Amino acid sequence: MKLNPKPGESGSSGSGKTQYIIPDFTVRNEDGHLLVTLNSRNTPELRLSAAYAETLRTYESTPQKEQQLKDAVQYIKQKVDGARWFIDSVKQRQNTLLNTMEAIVKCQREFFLEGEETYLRPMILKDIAETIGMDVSTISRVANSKYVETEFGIYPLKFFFTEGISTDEGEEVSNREIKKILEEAINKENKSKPLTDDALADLLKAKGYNIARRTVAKYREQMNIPVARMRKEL
DNA sequence: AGATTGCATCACTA
DNA sequence: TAGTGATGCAATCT
Repeated sequence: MKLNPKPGESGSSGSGKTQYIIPDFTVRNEDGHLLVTLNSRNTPELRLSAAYAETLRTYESTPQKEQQLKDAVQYIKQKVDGARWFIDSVKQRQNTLLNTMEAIVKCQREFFLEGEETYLRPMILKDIAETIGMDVSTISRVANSKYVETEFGIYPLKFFFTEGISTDEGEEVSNREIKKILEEAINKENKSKPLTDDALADLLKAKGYNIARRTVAKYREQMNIPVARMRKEL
């Protein structure tokens, strides 16, 4: 069984096009080049009115005789400065978001190219936090509140974070892979002699994954699979 | 161990 | 000076 990142969309009725989520980012694949854009549709386009900026420039360069005009120029100047500041703040925030997303894409490049869940690399909050120079708590909040749209569907950013384990050869593997193997093994097992966690651990070891029995149990529980004796059928 | 969350702080506004 | 949003720190959860 694969996890569906769009719960509710599946089913025999055929995938309806109903969108419940407005993604915050879009990742496009421009012939091998992954492009991240921020969907700031909620924030209307922010820019200085060219007209005001222009007016300001002309009037600033021409000496004003009338006090009223001076006041007007002063007023516009003030507003333009305020606008600049505001736009900068928003940009700053957007930059933080973009940096986060770009760091994720960089780390999970393979996934964004192919859309295969098995291509996800081990990646934790700290990795991203360090690459963009923010705190893990900040990343945590972003990961839990933002979504990204890809050609393969819409995913919560949290989806891309997965703990890793290291094999004998020092190869880093996402624990999703381990779970996949466990799932297969359990599906194929002889139901009158279900595989115990111990047996599963051995099986993994044979494949080069050195995983403690206790860890197997942990993964099994995370996948909502009961212990061996509960799976026994006659 | 890694993720989440409450709280303090900072920068700035009204 | 009270209010606000982003952020980091540290306690707490899983």
